[in-house]
Amino acid sequence: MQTIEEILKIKKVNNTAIRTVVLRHLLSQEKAQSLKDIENVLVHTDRSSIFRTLKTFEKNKVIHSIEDGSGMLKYAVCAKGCNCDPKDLHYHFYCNNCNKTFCLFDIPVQNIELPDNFKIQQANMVVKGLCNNCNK
Amino acid sequence: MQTIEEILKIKKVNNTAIRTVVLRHLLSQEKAQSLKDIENVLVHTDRSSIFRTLKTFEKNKVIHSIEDGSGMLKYAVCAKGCNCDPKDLHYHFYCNNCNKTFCLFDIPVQNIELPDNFKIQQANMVVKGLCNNCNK
DNA sequence: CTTTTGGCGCAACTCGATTGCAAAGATTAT
DNA sequence: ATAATCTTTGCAATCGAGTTGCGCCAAAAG
Repeated sequence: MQTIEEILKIKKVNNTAIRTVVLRHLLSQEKAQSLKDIENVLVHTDRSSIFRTLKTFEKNKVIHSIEDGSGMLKYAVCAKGCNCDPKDLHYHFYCNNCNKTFCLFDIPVQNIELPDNFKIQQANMVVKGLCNNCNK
Repeated sequence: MQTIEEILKIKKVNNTAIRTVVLRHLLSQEKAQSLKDIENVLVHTDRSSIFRTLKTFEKNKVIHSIEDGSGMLKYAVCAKGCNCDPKDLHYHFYCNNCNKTFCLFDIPVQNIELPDNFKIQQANMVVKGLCNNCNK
């Protein structure tokens, strides 16, 4: 496991108090977090600061964002070695009941044969349903 | 090809002038339409009326909505026989250049093996890149 | 020490989505 | 045919996530 300092250094992001605590929080969660989720944890930190932190992280491939259909962007730490290329794709699972979003790293995404002359650059794959906790 | 009246009747949606023209527009487009797209065509119709029309259509499975990451929900007419179940899934393609969203009905979606006790209900699969028009 | 650069907090704003309410239209019961 | 009822529509207002401008502060560079 890399330390927070190492991750930021590798991804060329200056270390600050806010960045450390945001990244620590993201690493500690098994589910993708929204800006609001993070706000609720870092109550003394301004929303826009967290927002800009997330944008910086995303630009530098520290995290990736997920559109899960909840209306709020979610963020999750990139796996080690991830470059957010199509090859690094994974499914996301959104629970309709508890509204949490999981990264399904273990399920490979099929190779998609696009129509002629279409070119893939990224993808956003979200499966929705009930998570193991809510499917009872 | 079913007529607009037939579709609405089958899906148990009362026919009105607005509903007819909204559905006709959606059927005439090969790309999924946003609320704003439709507003721009039906300039004399109120936004909220179009909005409620779309919600009614969606509830009754006349259309389905797509989160393509553009920030605007897109809507497309369901294929004949579609019930918006997992088995009716298809990929969507969002063009990063011209911002249009296509339904890729012809590409089958693989069966996804979820972790134990996870249950799929719907999915939103969006591939992003360049469409055939923009990939030059 | 002074200048420059980057990060932060506050407040304001944008824009898509959504809702309350009353008027208009359509449908059903009397 | 008329009254009562339900549905649809138009207008205006609101909500909420995302985003930005600006001034302040602190760290780094000169």
